Amino acid sequence: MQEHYPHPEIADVQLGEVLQALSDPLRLRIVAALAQGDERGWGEFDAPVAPSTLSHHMKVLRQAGLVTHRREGTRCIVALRPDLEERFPGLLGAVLRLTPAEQGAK
Amino acid sequence: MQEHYPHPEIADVQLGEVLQALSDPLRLRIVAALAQGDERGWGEFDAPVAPSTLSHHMKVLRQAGLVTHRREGTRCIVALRPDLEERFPGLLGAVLRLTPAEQGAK
DNA sequence: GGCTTTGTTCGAAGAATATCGAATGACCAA
DNA sequence: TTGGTCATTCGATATTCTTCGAACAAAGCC
Repeated sequence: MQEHYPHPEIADVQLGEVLQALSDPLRLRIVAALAQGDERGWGEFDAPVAPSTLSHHMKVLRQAGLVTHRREGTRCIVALRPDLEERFPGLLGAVLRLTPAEQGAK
Repeated sequence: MQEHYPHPEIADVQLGEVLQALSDPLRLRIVAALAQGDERGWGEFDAPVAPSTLSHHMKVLRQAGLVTHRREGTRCIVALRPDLEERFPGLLGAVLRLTPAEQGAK
């Protein structure tokens, strides 16, 4: 882990990278789960992959500008990036409206 | 070329594949150009790649369900797939509204 | 200080993707 | 039928992505 996670400036977030990040089933599921409500702990997604793989996907989502990571004690809290809507209005809504509901399940 | 191009059934078109297809700059440019108006001839995109590479991207777009290909004499006409809006309402609009205008240039 | 929990980082292996040039095929025109 | 145009396919290469296990690091607890 690390003290502070590096997040890109919102102006540096690129549409192509956002779309590519969303094109992976697991990553889309993570984003959909976060969109259902609040932030979540890193480990609360029961992703069917090894921790190192999940960590990789989390990094992709963070670097693409989709989510934020925050340290809380020994745990990592993941949340949708709030300023994404202002950077790409309507994008996340349009995508998530179309993703099957069960993808948001815990 | 081929007599008839294979297109997926609209019901088989997957969101993830659409997003992945759109995540490539050249492919997004092609789709944006098509969205500006009418269909276009294959060669009228002045893509900065070799013909074989363009052909590859066209195939990706077609297989992802984003465009249709139609034979016309010795040429190939490319168009946005009309039933995509009904399959994923609002998706293409949301994405294209956010893509820089010059990407639609010929 | 040790131990546990929680993620990250580091290779490495395998799959997928992007790109090109060369060869090919389909159609049209002369 | 010979050639030209337009696009696809094939084979090759280089890059990127996905995935894992092993090792590591930070924070808190005993």
